Amino acid sequence: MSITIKKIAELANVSSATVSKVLNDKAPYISEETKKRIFDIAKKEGYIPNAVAKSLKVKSTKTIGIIIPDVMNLFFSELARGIEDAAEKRGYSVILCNSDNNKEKEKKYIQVLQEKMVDGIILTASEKSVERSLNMRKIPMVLLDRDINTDVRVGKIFVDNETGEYEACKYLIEKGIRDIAFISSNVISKSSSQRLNGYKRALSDHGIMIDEDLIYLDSYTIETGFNGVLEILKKRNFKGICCGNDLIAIGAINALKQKQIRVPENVKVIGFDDIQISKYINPPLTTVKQPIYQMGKEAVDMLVNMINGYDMDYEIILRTSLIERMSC
Amino acid sequence: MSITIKKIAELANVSSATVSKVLNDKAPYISEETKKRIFDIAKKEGYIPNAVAKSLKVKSTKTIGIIIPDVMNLFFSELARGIEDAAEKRGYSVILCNSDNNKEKEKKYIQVLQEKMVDGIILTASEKSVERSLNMRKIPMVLLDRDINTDVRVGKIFVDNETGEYEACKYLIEKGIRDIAFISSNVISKSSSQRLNGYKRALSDHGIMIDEDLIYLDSYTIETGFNGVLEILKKRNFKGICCGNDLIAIGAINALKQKQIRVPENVKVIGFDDIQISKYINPPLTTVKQPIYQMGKEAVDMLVNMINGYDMDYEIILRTSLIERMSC
DNA sequence: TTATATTAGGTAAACGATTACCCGATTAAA
DNA sequence: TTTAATCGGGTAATCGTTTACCTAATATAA
Repeated sequence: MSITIKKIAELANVSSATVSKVLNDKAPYISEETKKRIFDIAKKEGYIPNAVAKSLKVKSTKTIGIIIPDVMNLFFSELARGIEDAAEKRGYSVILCNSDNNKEKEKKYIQVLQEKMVDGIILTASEKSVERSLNMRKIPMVLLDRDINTDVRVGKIFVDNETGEYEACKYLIEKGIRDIAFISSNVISKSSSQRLNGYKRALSDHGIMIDEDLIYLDSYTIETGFNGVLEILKKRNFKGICCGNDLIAIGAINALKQKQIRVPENVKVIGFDDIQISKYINPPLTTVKQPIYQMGKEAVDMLVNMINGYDMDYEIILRTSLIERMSC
Repeated sequence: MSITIKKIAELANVSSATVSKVLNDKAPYISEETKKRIFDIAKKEGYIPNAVAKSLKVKSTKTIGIIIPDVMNLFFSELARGIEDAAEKRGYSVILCNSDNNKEKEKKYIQVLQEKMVDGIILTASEKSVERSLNMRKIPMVLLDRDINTDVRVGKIFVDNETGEYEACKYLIEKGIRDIAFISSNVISKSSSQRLNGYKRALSDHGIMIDEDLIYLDSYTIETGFNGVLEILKKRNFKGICCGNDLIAIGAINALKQKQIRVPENVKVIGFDDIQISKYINPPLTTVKQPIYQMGKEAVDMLVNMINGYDMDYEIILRTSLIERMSC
């Protein structure tokens, strides 16, 4: 229906090759006059290049796919934004996929992304879901935020979760607290187990016994934070909570408030991530900051380099930093 | 590099037409034996269909584009999630674009989406930015959340913003309050002006003078809420705030807290949207709920219907509902 | 004057799938 | 025993670009 290069060629009395070259600015040996004629016609007829035809020929779609658990989660929405911004700057579009940490959905999305011939994939994976599924088409991929074992070569961008959580817990300990709970997600990924390890190691290093009654693991949600303090409170008291992420911290603070327990006077709570709203909740949340937006950018930089065939550092580990606010 | 239908055809000693038909389950007159042979080879060789080749032929990419101001904004991330879920169920992928309410970016994104031959576009537009840009390729489009004047035929999904804000303001008035501030975004869209109108009409209907000193307009951000109360407070006191959205309400509550003004005892505040965290802030936010996730779903339903050529209701206006929590 | 560049374009084969149409062979119906 | 329907496929054009290679004319250099 809409106008094509071929029609422009007819109208301009040249071959379609010439039109293609001119429109793509690859026409060193075409007269200015012909060029102008072609440009004028293209403009007048409202020519819009058909990128799918082009992609078929040049074998590049200038599109990448991102698979994340859930854009509604503030951590991932910031990640998505970082990715999209960086991708757009480099001329790529991004296809968004929400996996809900569901392996089947991940697999399905990887399949359709491959079918759609994306140039690369950024994946926040749940465990080792994809090991087997991306062998066929050798598509560049970078793992973001969560590591998995895989036999294919992938780029990796992570944060030093263990150290981050270690510092968080240590921070609480240095405030003179020893009864510290840990509320987080089940071990669905290396990062979750790393955070748990950081917590445990900090306790050990300071001669504090680890009490399983103080550990509540479910998911990275506000509800988990809420239920977590309620459940732990049934078993015993505590003076601080290390939360697996800020969402959990928000839920925890809410539950504490409901139980008339004051934060930070009676219980100090520290989060992880430093999502946008963390500084606006009450009290403003002390937390371990991840450079979320930047991680997104790094991921596309790495991915684009892989797409372009450059060999490079295939693993970047970013540092966290502790943001002191009012919840401790 | 990766295997194609043609190669499968060779390996199976049939024509590529046959392979295509078999793989697409459009082969009524092919023997089971041949079918099995083809399927086996496809599986063994790890065949992945090339969707871009297919798209070129069938003129459909099974992809839609969504243009929103910012996924990091909780309202839009929920919208995006609603859209992606619904799209996935109907077999579409979604390309995510963040416009930052910037007309140039909107135009550019519309251009690339058209080039990439998306089957349709869902747009949350800033004013009448796109009027001129989507005439060429007649691509189905639905306007979501924000109305604009346009000469092309588009679908529309909105919320009754004016009534929503009217009810919110009325709710405050009926609690015996008359000094009500209004903090919101500049009039970047019909919805923003509609909310402003709702506020003003509620005041008028109850015989309350409109005081411009009580109105602060900037953007739909936490910062605006924060700055808004600080600025208004310099001029005069108030007992309630109608906020253009929940983010603003969060900022406003923070500023009030900083000024030692208690919510809801001294000032009642009501939001708009009912984003996820609103029930978890302190105090839990009373707000005008938009069916955000559902709006996303409705938008893709409408869009897909337009793609399929069905003529249907091209405008849906959803109702808001007032969610009473603790901030009033 | 002849050989060589340069200029201005054209030809046609891809890219990987889909699909309208064709063709023979077998089977069922008349 | 014809005729028609059913079965089991194959041919080749097409979708809209790109691009390696070709041609022919003109300009330049030797």
